[in-house]
Amino acid sequence: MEYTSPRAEDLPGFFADLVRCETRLYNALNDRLRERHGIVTSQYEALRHLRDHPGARVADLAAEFAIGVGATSKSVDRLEQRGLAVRQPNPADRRSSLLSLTAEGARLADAAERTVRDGLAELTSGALDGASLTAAVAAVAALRATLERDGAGTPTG
Amino acid sequence: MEYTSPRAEDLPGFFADLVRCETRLYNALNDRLRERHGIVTSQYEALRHLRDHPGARVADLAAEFAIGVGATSKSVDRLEQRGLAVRQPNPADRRSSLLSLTAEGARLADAAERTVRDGLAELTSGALDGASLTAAVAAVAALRATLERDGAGTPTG
DNA sequence: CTACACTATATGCCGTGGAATATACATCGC
DNA sequence: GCGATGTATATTCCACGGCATATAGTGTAG
Repeated sequence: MEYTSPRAEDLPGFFADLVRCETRLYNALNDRLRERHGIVTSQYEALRHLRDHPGARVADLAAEFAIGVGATSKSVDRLEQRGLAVRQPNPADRRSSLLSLTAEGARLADAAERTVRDGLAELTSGALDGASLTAAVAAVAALRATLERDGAGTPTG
Repeated sequence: MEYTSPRAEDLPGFFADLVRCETRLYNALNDRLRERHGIVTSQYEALRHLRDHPGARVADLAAEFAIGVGATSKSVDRLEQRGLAVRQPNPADRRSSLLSLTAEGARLADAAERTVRDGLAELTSGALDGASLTAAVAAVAALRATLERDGAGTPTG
């Protein structure tokens, strides 16, 4: 059987499967994170990024998650109100703030990441053998890199 | 180097990549679909499902997309208002309606699917070689099947 | 056949994101 | 230094989904 690349006809189905996986994983993690830590998945992701990139600005978060800066600003408002993150003045540019986690935010980021790790291990167990999952991990990482390089799906504002 | 299955430590990163891919693909397709057909990706998905499963009920759509029935009902309202779908009385159960596409809805489903197919081909070109994408397609399909079998991430209402 | 429990959908309120706009600041050219 | 232009973020308005509740219909035990 000869083929060049995956058939274009398969792509809509692939996209549907991808969205279904993302939705269900996101929902399931939402439930666990809300119950155990009082946050939702989007907040966990913001905490994780700020933990790994202290000093990031609002625009950096927006670029990372491919969402708008307005939504990002409001999301940071909520983290700040809950005492998980702080905006510090940027000495190099007073238009922007440097974001970082509070001690509590850092603790929560670590705890939430453990919840996510364990939750995903449970949710995906039995779905894929080791080789398949390794391939999937690599494929998704490569696809992400391409999309980011091309600026695909970067929101307007 | 020996490993059994993908390390649990890799799962948060895998999840992050998966969500990033989904977000950017969803955004990019949104732009194309809105410009060319005046619909967004969620509506394209509903049209595609109704085309392939005529007579589906609101609850069937909700289960397919792992979203709430309230949201699904409102989504069907919008499709109906735009003349793309109709609710017909269910002779076997008067609480529910059987959903189907209008002729215009069916045309739009096909046209939108071509847009999605071409858009995805363009967006993913160069990201993965044939074998990688084939592996990714299979992995995502398997993961979806497992999540659905376990009812993972099925919303409350 | 009637009361009761259950199911399918619809509706209202709230939180959140998208898009456009406003505001403050930075930067460049002069 | 000053004005014009661009940039970073905040704010506003609107659309959509989650969740709780309401409504209508089903089915079943007695």
